[in-house]
Amino acid sequence: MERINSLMQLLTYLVNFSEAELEIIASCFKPKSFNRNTIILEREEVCKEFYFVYKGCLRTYFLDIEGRERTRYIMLDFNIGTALSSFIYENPSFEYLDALEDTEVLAISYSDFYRLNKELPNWTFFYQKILEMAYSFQNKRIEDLIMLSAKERYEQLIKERPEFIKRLSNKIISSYLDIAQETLSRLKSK
Amino acid sequence: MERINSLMQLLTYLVNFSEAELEIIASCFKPKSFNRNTIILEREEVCKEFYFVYKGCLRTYFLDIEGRERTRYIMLDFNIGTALSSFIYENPSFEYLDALEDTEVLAISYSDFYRLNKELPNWTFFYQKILEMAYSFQNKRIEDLIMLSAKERYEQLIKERPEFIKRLSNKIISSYLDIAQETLSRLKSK
DNA sequence: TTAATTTATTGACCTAGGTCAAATGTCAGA
DNA sequence: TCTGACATTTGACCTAGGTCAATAAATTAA
Repeated sequence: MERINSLMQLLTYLVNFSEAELEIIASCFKPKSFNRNTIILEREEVCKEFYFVYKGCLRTYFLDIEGRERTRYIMLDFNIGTALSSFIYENPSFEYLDALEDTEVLAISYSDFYRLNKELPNWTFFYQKILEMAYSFQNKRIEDLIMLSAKERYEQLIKERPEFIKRLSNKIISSYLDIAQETLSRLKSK
Repeated sequence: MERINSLMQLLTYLVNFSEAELEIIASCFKPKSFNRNTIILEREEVCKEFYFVYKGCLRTYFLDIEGRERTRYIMLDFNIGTALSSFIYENPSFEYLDALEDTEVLAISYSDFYRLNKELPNWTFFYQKILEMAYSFQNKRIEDLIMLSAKERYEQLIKERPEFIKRLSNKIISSYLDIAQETLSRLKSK
């Protein structure tokens, strides 16, 4: 109950849903739990769920040609998301989705998500907001990669996402910032 | 007339609009022309239009701290787009929009665009597609920046966008690929 | 056509940050 | 509590690609 209320709060923050709409939406989300270090979506699998993270941490990442992890997106508590590229197009996923901590979520299936998209105009506007935010996020990411040094990216993260630094390992942080782990370690010691 | 037909063709390719809907949409798009090397949107201006490029080339770019141009997105003929971040949120734009060639477009205003978004469900789905494509594009961009060398990015562009290489100057291509102009010149001569 | 401006090429040099390897620290499971 | 698997730190070294500068070539304007 607690979980679903948090989600409803997030939803109404984004779109002005009616009570009736919220009820329909709530009925689509199912609680799930994942243990720390569990892979939720493998490469080449099609991503069939969209998540509200109530507690814990989900993250998407892909592997480069040498097999190193490259973190794309991190969802801490009260965030929503999924392996979006795969989810949108029902494509085999290039990226993995995993739980970095013991994590409790609410999940909506692809079919429910797109049924709501057709039947519930406000859900369509909700999805529109999600996409707009996802786009802006990627846009910012590109600007940072292109314009900031490793050190500047790290310092920006400290300012803008101090909770990431606290909760995540160097390994994850460095792969998120596109810095070698050794370089991050050196940056921290200065 | 030719122009509007091309646009209608593109629209129906993306969403199954009815004749009546297409008529409403068509009435929102106004023809415009830009001379080569004209800035259409300055930094800090709010982007108030969305474009269908019928002929020519539009491009968005921003300036890094040293004042060098960094090209974000290039629209050749029969493409659609705008300075999306600013357009979406009505924010002062971080990026410029300019015409790299003499360019003919059809433009829809922000107010018409969002009126259609409210009144015409199929337009909402069209906008959804746009956002999904924009997201995927950025996603791919990030993967390329992170995983490919300068040479590999250039070779990929030759394969996937040979028309870019033909029509655009080294200066534009290099800023699009995030490579120094000198480096691109060296890559080409090998 | 010519001058002026912009763009492209080439060489010499430099550096941020990557790579490799060894030592040390940390923590989950038995 | 111990052990094996990871994570982190540190040093030594390397390199892709950037920077700076000087021509050369191509466009543009007049």
